[in-house]
Amino acid sequence: MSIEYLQVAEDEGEEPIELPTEDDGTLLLSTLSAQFPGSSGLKYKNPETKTFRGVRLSEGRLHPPPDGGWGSQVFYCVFPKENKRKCDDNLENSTAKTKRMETKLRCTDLIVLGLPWKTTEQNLREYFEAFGEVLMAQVKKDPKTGQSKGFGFIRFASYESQMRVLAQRHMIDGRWCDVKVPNSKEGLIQQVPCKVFIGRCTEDLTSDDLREYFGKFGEVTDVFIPKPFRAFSFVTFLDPEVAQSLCGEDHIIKGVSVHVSNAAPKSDTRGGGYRGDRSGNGPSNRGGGGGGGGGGGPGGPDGAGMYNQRYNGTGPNQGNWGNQGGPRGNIDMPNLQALGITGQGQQGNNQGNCNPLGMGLNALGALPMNPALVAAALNQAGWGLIGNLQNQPEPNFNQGFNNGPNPANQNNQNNGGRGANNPSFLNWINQGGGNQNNPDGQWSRPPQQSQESKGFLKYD
DNA sequence: GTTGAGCGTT
Repeated sequence: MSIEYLQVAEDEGEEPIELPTEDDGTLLLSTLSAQFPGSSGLKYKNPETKTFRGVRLSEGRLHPPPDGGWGSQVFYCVFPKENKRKCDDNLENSTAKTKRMETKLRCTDLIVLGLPWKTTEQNLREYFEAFGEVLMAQVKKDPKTGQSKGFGFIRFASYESQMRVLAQRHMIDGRWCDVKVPNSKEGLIQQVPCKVFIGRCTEDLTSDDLREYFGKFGEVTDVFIPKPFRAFSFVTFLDPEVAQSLCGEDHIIKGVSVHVSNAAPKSDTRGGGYRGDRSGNGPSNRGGGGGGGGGGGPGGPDGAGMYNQRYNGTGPNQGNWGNQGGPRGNIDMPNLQALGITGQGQQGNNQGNCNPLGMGLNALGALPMNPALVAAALNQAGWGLIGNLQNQPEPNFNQGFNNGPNPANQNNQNNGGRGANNPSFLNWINQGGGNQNNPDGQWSRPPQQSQESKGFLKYD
């Protein structure tokens, strides 16, 4: 039970500091990022090959190397690519597509809640510069006394930075702070379905079969098989791009040829929809065999608030894209708005259709913005959401979205193929280079990104 | 010199 420490340095040649591990021997990513803001993972030198090895990140926890544990060696921080200190001036070397993305996916001001009274704008700026170029940092103060009101605003130059910052909580001057898209920026709600319809199912195809099979393509957040047997089922992915990519395909599972298609929204004829068929719980009805929740919980401001703001739907919204009057967002359709992703110039121009994709998955083309950008944003969003959830102190959060372990971990026998066909952002983040499961954003791009990306990040 | 959910004097 004695606390163990491991040595972590920001970079080679830097002075290491000792970080405490948890009871299970892991290091919380939040512990790491508390000391090294912006750090998304760890690596260490493999003495045999003299190359770096990535430390496995899973569910917000960094796992000790399987051979010998943390030991006394020094681990080095891994930063998201853009964030590497020594590469600051390489920002402009980012590929053209990234640049284009950054210009298309514009940043918004972000509100920083929970700032210590003492934090100054300078402090704020310095903290967030670890995540990328900060265009603006302000702390709201009482005009008379000059006393901080405990919140402020920041603006990043790059959307990537914005997404990363939104994806986690922040220890600023000794307090955990939340960064959110301000309410004043709320506008259009745009969502993309994550759920697919699986037709031609047979009765012996279990939920686990489907989960395991489709887990190859991306994290499955839900499987629903109507009872009594109706020869179809639904599979929900964390990443809408994965869902989209599978639509129209035939797949053979346990010798059964099933057909994947758009989980057509039940029209508002609330007759015999499957709306009532399921338990009505989104993420949280599947326990992720999670050992006790996220220790080291920062006793900061509401974690649930973030959850609610982003995934305000555990409600029975399944099968009905419309979220009129209901909580916004559900597990099928990540809430872009909550992440500040809104169609450019589309605010208020949604003509009452909350689901711009109502006509089907491949209706991505019907989006009022470049579908590739939406997809990219979504993937970033998905990543952000994971990171977010995993940084929450409340144990239920992890259960909600990490129910099915990432296929990377799940299918050990399938090692070479974990998500191999999946070109998405989420997946390569989850694969995380040397790390098998890295939802918190191991940002180092694995080689697959360039080789296997099916143009997902291309903006043509 | 105290406080701790919220939403921005431009």
